[in-house]
Amino acid sequence: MPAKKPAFKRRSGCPLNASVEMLGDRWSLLIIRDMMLLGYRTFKEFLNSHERIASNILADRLLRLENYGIIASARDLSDGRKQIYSLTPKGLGLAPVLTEMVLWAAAYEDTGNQALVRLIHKDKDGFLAQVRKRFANRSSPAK
Amino acid sequence: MPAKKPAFKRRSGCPLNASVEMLGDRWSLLIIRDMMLLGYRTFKEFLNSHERIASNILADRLLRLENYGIIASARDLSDGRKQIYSLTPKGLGLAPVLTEMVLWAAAYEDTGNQALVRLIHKDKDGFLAQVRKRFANRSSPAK
DNA sequence: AATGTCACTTGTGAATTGCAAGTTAAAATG
DNA sequence: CATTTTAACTTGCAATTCACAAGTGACATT
Repeated sequence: MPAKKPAFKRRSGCPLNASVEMLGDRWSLLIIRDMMLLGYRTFKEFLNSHERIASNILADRLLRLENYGIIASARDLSDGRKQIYSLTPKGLGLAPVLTEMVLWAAAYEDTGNQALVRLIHKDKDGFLAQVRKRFANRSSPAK
Repeated sequence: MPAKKPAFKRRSGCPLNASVEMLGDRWSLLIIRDMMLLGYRTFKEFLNSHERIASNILADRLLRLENYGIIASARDLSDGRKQIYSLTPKGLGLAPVLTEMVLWAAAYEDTGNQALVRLIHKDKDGFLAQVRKRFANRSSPAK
């Protein structure tokens, strides 16, 4: 059963507003992209990601995303210093949102990673199924 | 021919990053929603929208969205005080992004407007075709 | 025991946001 | 044609958020 109530007051009940309040900033979706497409799991990996997020912002966003139930965190068993972050089903459910945002930007802007764009374009449903499968298997990251 | 170059430097070439830099804030997508789904066209209409955006933020966002080519503006011929804002094809191209965000939030959060959610769920492609058609006709707003 | 790594936290200034109160130009009214 | 109203912004200011640099403490490696 989905549909959890928010612990705070929303500006409106519109579902789009709910999405925007959870994800409407310059970093959250990039972190989710790194987890979903690149298999990133640790603070350091996110920190070294291409767009160079600041460490305090990263810490804040990870906490926020965890509070929203989009990601989960646990200590690494083999190395007690490490936190391992992972997508929850709710986070994984953002795959269609990410793919549509990728397709939109690729259609109207001059962007890189055209290989990914072509792959999504060619078989969107297949791509989404592949993402889901990779996380169902808990196997190695994409790249 | 799509794919325009940005006039400024992006943090990365990733298409998702491009989307996030253009739309990653708490208001832009809500303005686009108001235009796309409710047929809003004037400053005052956006200002009176449910989430209560501040006027300076609204002015800033309208300018940003226009600079990104997502919306266009023109003076109202019958009332010289009014600016009429409208979606460009690029802005209209955001319809799939909005619908996926709506579906995601509706699936995992307790949100309102379930009528819209059910409509989208039942026939997503039909819904998108309907939005496109409404703007092709330049006819009256949805509501 | 010494050094390095990892995940943060703190401090600092700059930029952005939100709210209230103007301002300007163009209708509408009397 | 003078006054009022309306629409679309500005401006000022306090509060929040952001980016960058520099710690800190727990743990791992040597």
